[in-house]
Amino acid sequence: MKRVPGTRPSHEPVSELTTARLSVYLRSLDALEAAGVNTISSRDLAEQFQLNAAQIRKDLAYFGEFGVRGVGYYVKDLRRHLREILGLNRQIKVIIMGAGNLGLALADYPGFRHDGFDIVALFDTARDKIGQYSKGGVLIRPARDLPRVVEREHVEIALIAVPAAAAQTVLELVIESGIKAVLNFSPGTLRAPRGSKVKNVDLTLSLESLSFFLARGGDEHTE
Amino acid sequence: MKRVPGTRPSHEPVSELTTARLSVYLRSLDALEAAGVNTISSRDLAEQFQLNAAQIRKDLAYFGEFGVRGVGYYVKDLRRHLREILGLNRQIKVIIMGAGNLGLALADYPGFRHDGFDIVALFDTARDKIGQYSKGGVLIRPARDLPRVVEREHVEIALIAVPAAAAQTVLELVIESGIKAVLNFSPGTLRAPRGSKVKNVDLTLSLESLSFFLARGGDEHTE
DNA sequence: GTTTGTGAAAGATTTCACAGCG
DNA sequence: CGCTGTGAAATCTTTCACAAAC
Repeated sequence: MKRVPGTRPSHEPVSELTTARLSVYLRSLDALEAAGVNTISSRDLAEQFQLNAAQIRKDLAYFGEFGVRGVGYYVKDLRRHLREILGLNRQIKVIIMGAGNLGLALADYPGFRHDGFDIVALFDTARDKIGQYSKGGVLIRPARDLPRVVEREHVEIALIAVPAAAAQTVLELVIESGIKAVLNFSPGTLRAPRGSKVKNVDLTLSLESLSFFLARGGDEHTE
Repeated sequence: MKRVPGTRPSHEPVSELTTARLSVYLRSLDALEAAGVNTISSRDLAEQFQLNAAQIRKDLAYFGEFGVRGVGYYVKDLRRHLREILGLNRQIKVIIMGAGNLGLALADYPGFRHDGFDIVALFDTARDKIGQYSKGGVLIRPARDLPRVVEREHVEIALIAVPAAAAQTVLELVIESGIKAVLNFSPGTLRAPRGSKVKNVDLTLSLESLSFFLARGGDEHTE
């Protein structure tokens, strides 16, 4: 299938594995651009994260023809395209549900701001927390302000960092308020309401997977 | 291939996807046992996390024949087996590199202790942090104590929560000290030294994947 | 010459479907 | 009868290999 450069065959479904890699490529391109590198080949990119060069070319080809044969990819161009594809060419407003240790740490996480994500507010139900600020200056608001803030500020993403028992209820509140995309840090699976996307960062599960590795004999069979 | 119940065909390689699901199953079994449920079928389990029943049976069958035909799986039994398979039938000592916001939050994260993971110490290089404690009472130690603590306390897992620029160096220190399994929270790919296992929790990447979902048209094509 | 974009092959994972056991 | 354990089929993902472009 032939395509005009920069055009994407809109809405062919793209696998999550592919999109996760796009983020990885983008990070590398940031560094390359900062270092003043002009072009990069799929082979050189692949080397960096021990990946197959054809895979990188395929991943990119889902979205257009960004490369130049015999040359590779122009770093600046490709970076711009990836940012556009990932929807990072604008500010995205984010709220955090739960102002516990984790919620507060996420509110001040420098990586988010750096990437164009704007943490608008924390929400909690504990009386004594409401009205306080995170170290980095994010206000903690009462849960009842949620719909108003989401609407007024055009919030698009919510992080859920509340205790497991409250997570499903909080998710539903968040979705009702009009948010479509959620990153959940509480353990256990949530039922994602239709039309919404819920991604999980399961800390316990990650640790258990390391425990499994150790239990299986540790180093014996590692690449 | 026939197997004695509870015997596992040691060291056939098992996919990460499978082992991640084992953790998920285990969590559900914890709840079922607490609720006094005696047996559970693969179908009922599958329903809970919209998964195919055959997949659950296959996942379990890698490790032995735990089920009873016509009945299902005995909750208590299966839970015990899964804990054993995942290596959770003992305390695992964990350290955290980096006593910033994130490191401190992880040190006090209740889910870890609850699951048998014991956070032994935080490590940092900042003078003013050393000697302090996290809210939950974990001591912050200077990086130079690392080898001693790891050896004396038999630490098996390190979490890395330092700025991206320091992450690779810290990883190498950790591995030198004798640790084989690492959970990395700093963005970007680390080169895992041979014989070690490095798992990444990439917060920025997770958010970007939500951004992609929103950029693609949000709800239109969700299940 | 080099490197992309892409069909076709290989490999991995999931689902189907059913024999066999309790 | 109901449910597990498992080969075989279907699907999804990665890798190969090469024609076409610069």
